[in-house]
Amino acid sequence: MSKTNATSLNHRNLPLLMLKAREHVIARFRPLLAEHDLTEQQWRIIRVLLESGPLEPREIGELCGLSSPSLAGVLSRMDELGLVVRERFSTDQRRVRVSLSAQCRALAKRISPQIESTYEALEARLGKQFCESLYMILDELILKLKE
Amino acid sequence: MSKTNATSLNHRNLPLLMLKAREHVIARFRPLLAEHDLTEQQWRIIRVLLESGPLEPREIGELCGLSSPSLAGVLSRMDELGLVVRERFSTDQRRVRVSLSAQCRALAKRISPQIESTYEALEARLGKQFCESLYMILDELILKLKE
DNA sequence: ATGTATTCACTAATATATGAGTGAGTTTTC
DNA sequence: GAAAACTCACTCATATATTAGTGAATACAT
Repeated sequence: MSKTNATSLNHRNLPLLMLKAREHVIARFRPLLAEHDLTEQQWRIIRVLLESGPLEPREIGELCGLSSPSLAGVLSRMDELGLVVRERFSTDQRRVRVSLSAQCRALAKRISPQIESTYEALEARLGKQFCESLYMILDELILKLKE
Repeated sequence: MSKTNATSLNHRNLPLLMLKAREHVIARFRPLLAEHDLTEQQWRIIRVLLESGPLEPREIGELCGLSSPSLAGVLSRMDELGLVVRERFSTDQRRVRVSLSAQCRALAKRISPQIESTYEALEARLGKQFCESLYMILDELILKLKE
């Protein structure tokens, strides 16, 4: 007669748990990004463009977990700020190529070391072993739920 | 001369990885919630109120990972929809007690089994062992980053 | 008691998320 | 080669997130 809830929810709220976990992680980076007037989403895009070179919005959305409507606003603002350059393909007028401005690459160059040291502080606190398990289990989760 | 990026970011983007992982999970619940015209945040609040009984906004925010400004809007909408009832404490006019409406409890009763079976489908796909590891590592992450 | 600090829910402004939809541009089909 | 199907970036409306700040109410120290 103890666990007889009218509405028995036996499983913990997993999305909530993941949200909170992520919040604790991102909280370590937020002040750093704020110092440089970058939002989390902007930095995600900058990172991806740094690593992959110029991309199309659709690809950026896929890589950064940003929906098309979100992306439209973020990219438009980044354009205004001079962080990215957008140009239409001549071969296909629908498509757009997004690339980082020189100014933004310079900015990234300044920020990257600080990002790296934040990761190292994080790793020091969590333990290297733990971090590896974390990345592994997240990768596997995504793999298993894909399709 | 291979990994000599101008801006060397040696660590993978962990917040992004966690975001994507969470997105894959919540995607399994979203259609169900949408069927009942509930947002993810509303359901989070309903769950917490089901399990803990009436709470104050501050407590709900803590338990549901919702900031005070977000909460103001969500609760106000839930109030209009007749999902929750808000009443001021007579002993402390600043504080508010939020409780579920009877109608909402009935709704939760209908939804809960479907939520549960979604969890079971998820667990079947991921494996029980895997799920336990997942919960464990997320709990530990939060614990280690707390404070 | 009375001024001060604190707590609490809330507002304001801006950025992003979600779900639906649009039109221009390209590919496919017949 | 024209219509149909499709792709792409984008808009619109609404909900939520983030950061800063406000006023009313309570607690606390003098």
